[in-house]
Amino acid sequence: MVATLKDVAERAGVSRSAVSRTFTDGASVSAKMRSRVEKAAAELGYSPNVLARSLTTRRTKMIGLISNNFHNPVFLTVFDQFTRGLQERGLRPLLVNLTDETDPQNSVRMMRQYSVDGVIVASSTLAPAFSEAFREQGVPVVHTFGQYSSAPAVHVVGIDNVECGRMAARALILRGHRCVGFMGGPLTATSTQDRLKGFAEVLASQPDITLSVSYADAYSFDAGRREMLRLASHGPQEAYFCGDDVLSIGALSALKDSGLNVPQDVGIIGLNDMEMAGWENINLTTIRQPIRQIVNSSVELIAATLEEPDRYPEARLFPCRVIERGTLRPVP
Amino acid sequence: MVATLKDVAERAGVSRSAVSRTFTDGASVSAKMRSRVEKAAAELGYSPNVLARSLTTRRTKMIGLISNNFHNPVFLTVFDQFTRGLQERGLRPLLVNLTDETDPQNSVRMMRQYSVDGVIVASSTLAPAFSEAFREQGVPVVHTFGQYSSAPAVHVVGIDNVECGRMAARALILRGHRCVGFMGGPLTATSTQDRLKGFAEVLASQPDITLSVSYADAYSFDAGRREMLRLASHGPQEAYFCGDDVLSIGALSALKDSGLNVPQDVGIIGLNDMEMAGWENINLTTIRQPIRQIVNSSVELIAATLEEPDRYPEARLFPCRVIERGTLRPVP
DNA sequence: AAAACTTTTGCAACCGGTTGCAAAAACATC
DNA sequence: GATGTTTTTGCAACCGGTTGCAAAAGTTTT
Repeated sequence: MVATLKDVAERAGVSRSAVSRTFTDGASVSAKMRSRVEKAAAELGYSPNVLARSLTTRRTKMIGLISNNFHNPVFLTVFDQFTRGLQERGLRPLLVNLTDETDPQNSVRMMRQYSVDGVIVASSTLAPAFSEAFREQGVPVVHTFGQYSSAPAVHVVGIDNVECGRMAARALILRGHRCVGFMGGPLTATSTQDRLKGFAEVLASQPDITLSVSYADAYSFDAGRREMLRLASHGPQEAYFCGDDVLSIGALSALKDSGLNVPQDVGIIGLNDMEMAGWENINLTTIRQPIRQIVNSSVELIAATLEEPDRYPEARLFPCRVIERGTLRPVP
Repeated sequence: MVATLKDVAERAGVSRSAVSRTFTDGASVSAKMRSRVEKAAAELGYSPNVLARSLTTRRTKMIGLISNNFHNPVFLTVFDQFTRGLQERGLRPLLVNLTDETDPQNSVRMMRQYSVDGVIVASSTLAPAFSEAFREQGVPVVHTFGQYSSAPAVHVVGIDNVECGRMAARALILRGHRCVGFMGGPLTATSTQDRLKGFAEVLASQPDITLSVSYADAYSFDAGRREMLRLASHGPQEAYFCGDDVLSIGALSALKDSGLNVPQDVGIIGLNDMEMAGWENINLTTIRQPIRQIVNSSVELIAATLEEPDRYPEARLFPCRVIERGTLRPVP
């Protein structure tokens, strides 16, 4: 069927090793030999079987790309950037959708069965234990958008969600809001926990400010809308820090339908600065998370970890900043 | 390092074949043997190496998932659905981002190097020749969202874009519009070509209707906005059929900024019915493409084609329908 | 032209599995 | 208990590659 090493060797009248060597860079082959083999290979349309090769080299050049965020549009950018970054380095992403799966051990087993060289866990909601399970089994892993801890057991690349919470709080205080709300994503998401932590921390230092906290049950437009409809009907706060942009956009829709004006009656600040946040008809004030940089850095880090598997775990945090648009009143 | 067949065999005191057989379903092993082997395997945490196995079975259970649409939010749903559907069948998607690559031969070679069992090309813009290149090399292929032809050389699953064009034309005629426009995606996209074809065909039968045609240079918000700003400044038509929902949303933003009211001054009909189209603050009238059904059907088809590689090529087309919302005036 | 040194090549074993075949074991029949 | 039949097991070859090692070929030195 498809040409193998042996076929090429026979056609070129040389040993199999010779053929193997011409397709292995850094191997010693004379110019004469190389051209003979290349000719035969071209005639047969041969190209080496990466998987067979991996058996001895122990390198498949496949990277598990594991995520449970298949509903948030920012993740399309994330996948785009990941696939391109990996491809540029000759690595191939084996995509794993974790939506229905929670036991890390199943994923670990799966990844080992396919002998991936490493794994990228791209999720802002999974607990650190998930990515640690890979490391424990000796699989190089980078947790992108993972929870920062001062003593990370695995590489983490992302943002300091606690600091983002503080940043949001300061933005609201600066605008003179006194009754503020936090509308998070699902309570179990590590990102939501951390953002609330920083948010509450800063507000606690301002005794005259009241904070109300609630959670949408998903990082989705509908969940955000639903939750904000509920809040609006009970008399909303002056301004909300929403778990992310998608929630914020849902909240905006709810406010509009509740007859409330943004930012006059209620202010909203999101997080991510997804493409859509900048669309003129949305115009969301938000905290920008530098997605491209985070993803590129993750790719670099996993690539470096493949070279040096015992590399000491590190956390790479990227600064975020408030993008002023139309959903928060101006600083007085 | 990680346990192999041999380790298990030694520990259980049996032959390697015996171990192999207990992990191959349909193979003959006595109950006694099976439990001995399973015990040893459990103790060592063994699970078979799929890639090594594939060398003899010639099945990797990997499917190339090839796309160049990493900017259109509908494709996140598409990837979600594909990964889940494939995983349910024990197949693993190897993701390929074609954004920077146009030569099919490179992709074909890559997919062969990784011995994927089959390939799904998920793109509404690539020409049929692209997916045909796989078939020519004996790689089972399904082109999802591909161009329908009456004599398909490869499996195609999607919609009849020409018919969608007709449907859009009828919707505009029904509402009494006489000056209509087509604002397509990039001219090279097969979907845009076909949609225009059907649209123009129906309008041609109505001599009193004038049609103007233009193209955005990408299927993106910005491109749609830019193109519609241009059109609006020249005096727009009464209603536009836009290449897809993202373009439509860009167009809506442009119209708003141009001081034109939708649907009174200008009507818009999109295509896809992406989640966002239904958001209350967008409320786009559009033609719904049944994404889930298309994707699920594609997964079934590729799975069936793995069983029967020479399966006769078929086209599976799913009907679309107009979803009435707020961007087209009501039928009089 | 012989000796010493390099580079290139092929042999054979190996990576982690599967599988056809024949021998061994288990079971049935008489 | 001998015989025939079926099931289970292990041997050995194979899947498509890589690689350490030693022999062969090519260069340089004297």
